[in-house]
Amino acid sequence: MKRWSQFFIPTLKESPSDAEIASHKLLVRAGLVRKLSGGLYTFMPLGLRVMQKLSAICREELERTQPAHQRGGAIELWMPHLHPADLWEQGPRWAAAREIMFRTDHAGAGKGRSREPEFVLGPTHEEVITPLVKQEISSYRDLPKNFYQIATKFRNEIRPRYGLMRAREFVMMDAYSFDANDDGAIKSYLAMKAAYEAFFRRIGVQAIAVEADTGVMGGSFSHEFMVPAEVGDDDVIYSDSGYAANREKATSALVPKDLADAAPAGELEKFATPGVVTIAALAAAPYSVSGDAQFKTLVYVGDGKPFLVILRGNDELEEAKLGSLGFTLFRAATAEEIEPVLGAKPGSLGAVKGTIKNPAALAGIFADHAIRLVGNGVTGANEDGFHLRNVNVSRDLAITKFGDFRRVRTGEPCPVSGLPLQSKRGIEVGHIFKLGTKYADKFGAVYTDDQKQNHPMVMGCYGIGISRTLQAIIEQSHDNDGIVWPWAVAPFQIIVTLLDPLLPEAVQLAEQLAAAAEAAGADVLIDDREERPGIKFKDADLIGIPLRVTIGGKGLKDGIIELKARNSKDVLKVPVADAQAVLVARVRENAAKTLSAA
RNA sequence: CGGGGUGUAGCUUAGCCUGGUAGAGCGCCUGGUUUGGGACCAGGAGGUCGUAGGUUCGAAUCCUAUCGCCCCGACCA
Repeated sequence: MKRWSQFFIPTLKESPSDAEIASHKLLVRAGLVRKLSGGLYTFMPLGLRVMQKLSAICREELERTQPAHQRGGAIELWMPHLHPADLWEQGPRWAAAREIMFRTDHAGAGKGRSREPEFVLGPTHEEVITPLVKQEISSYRDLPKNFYQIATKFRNEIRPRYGLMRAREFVMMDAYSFDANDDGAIKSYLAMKAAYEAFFRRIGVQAIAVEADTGVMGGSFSHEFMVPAEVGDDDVIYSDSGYAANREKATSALVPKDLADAAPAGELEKFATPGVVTIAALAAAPYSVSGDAQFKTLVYVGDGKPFLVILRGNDELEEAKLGSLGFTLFRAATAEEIEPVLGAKPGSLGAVKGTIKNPAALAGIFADHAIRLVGNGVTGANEDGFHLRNVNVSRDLAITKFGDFRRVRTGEPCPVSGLPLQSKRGIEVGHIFKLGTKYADKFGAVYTDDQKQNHPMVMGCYGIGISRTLQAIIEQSHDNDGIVWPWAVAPFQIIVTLLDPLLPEAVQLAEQLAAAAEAAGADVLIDDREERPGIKFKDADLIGIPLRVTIGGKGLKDGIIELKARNSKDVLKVPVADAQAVLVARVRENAAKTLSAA
C-alpha cells in the first residue's frame, strides 16, 4: 500500500513538446519516465512498477513447463552487459553488428594498460551464452536447455524515436535454447512461441505472431510478435485466412505454380531510347512499354562482389529478401561501380546474355519469380540510350537462381488461401528465431551423443522488448483522459481517492478497504493529498488505475462510497457496510479474469 | 549521413520578420476565500534567452560556427 503524498508520481497537465505520439506523451505526463537524453530514459517509481509486473509475468510464463512441446521451463541467469570486443570479432556477425554497438575506449585504464581488452556494450548475448554453454555442457544428457535473462540492452540506434519505442538503452528479455538436433530445436521454438502467446494474453495485449525475416541474426525461420498500431515501424501483411507476415518476409501467390515458361515472341531487337533511364519513361509515349512488360535490373554489392537482381518493371525490390542469398553484407552498388561491369549507366541496364561487359565480375544474377509473368519483355541493352525488345526469360537471360525478391502489394492473393492480402502497421514487441548451428559452429559448442559422436548444438534465440511492450500497451490502451492499464500490469490495481483526507472516519475507512483489497491480491494506492477533488480524479484517470474507490465526506453522510472502473463510465454506489465485500469480490473477479487468460 | 524544424523560468510558450528595460499561463512559496471532475483573489521567488564568436552605441532578435532535441528518409538483431 502506498500513499500518494509519500510516494512520487509527478504528473503533468501539458504534454512535453518533444513527444509526438499518444503513448509517448502519456508516458511522460503520467510520471512513468523522464528523459535524460535522446533514447535514454529514467524509469520513475510508477514506471518501474509496471516494468516489474511485466518482468514477473514474463518470468512465470517462461519458466512454466510446456508438456505439449516436451519442454521444461526456461532457466534464468544474468550475463555481463560489457562484452570483450574480441568475442564479437570471433562471432559470425561482427561485420554486420558492429555499427550498432557502443564501444568503450580505455578511459580510466591508465598508462601502461593499453593492452586492456576493448569492450562493447551488449546489444544481445549470443556471443556470451554460446561460449558459456560450450564450456559447461558437453553431453546429450544435459540437453535441451533454455537460458534467459531480463536485462538492459544497448544499441546505438541511428535514430531513437518515440520515447521507449526505439531507445538506445532498453530492457529486454532474451532467451537462448540449445538442443541436440533440429527436431528438438523446433520443440523449443514452439514451446517459446506458446510461452510468448500466454505472456501477451496475460498482460492484456493483443499481439499477433507473424512470419518474419531473420535479418542479421541469421537462422532458418522466425516469428515476430506485433502489436497492431498506426505508429508501428513495421508493415504486417495478412489475409483473412490467418496468414500474417512482416512485409519484409511476405509472399503472395501472384505467380501460379503451374505457369508455363513463355515461348520466345521473336528475335532480339535493339532500339534507341535516348535519354530514357526510368521504367516510367519507357512506359510513356512514344515507347509505351508498360511496366509489366519490362525487366528491371538492379545492381548490388555482396561481400565486395557485384550481383544483379532482375524484377518486373513495376515491382519493387524488398531488400531484406536479399538476405536469403547468403551474403554477410550487401548494399546497392554505386553508378561508378556499375559501369565497368555492365558497360552502361543505371537506366540502360539489362541481363541479356552477351551484353554484359564483364560477366566474370558478377557474383550471380538473381531473378524474381514474377519476371516469368513478363515472359517476353524489354530491358536495357547495357549501352547508354538503347534497350532490347523480345527478351525471353528462358532464352535470353543468364539467370543463376530464381527467388522471391519483390515486395508484395495488398490485393495480391494470399500464398496460403488465395484471399486478398491486406496490410496494417505494427509495433514489434517480441521476436523468436530458430538459429540452427550458426553460433554453435563458430564457437565450437558441441556435445557428445550416446554413440560417442560429436555434434553442434542447435540453437534458438528469443527476445521480448519489455520496455517497448510497456509503451505498446499504452499505445493500445488509452483514451483522452489518460492511460487505461490492463489489470495485470497496472502499477496499482486500485486507487482509493480520499476526497477529505482530514476526516478521520474517511481515512479509517480508506485504510480498512485498502488493507482488505491488498489481502485479496491487489496493489493499492491511497490518494491522500490535500488537493481538490478535480485534481485527484484527473490524476487517477491519467495514470490509468483500473479500479477507483472514492471516499468523501458527502458520500459518507449518505452511508455510501463509490466504485468506478477506469474503462467504464458507470459509477457504482455501495453502502459502507457492504463496501469491503464488494471491493474484495471485484478484486477476485479481475484477478481471475487475468489468470484465466494465461 | 541527407532533408526539414526547433532551442526563451521546473513545464507549455509569446516576443525574433522590422535590434532599444524579457512577458504570459501552469507549477512552486506565503496569506485568504473555496472544496465531488485540473478553483479564485492578493503577494512572492525563479531567466548568463543552448553555447561560442561576429556586426552594432546597443543583440533573445541580424550574421557565422557549434551543440542538443524533434520529425521525415536512409538504417534497424
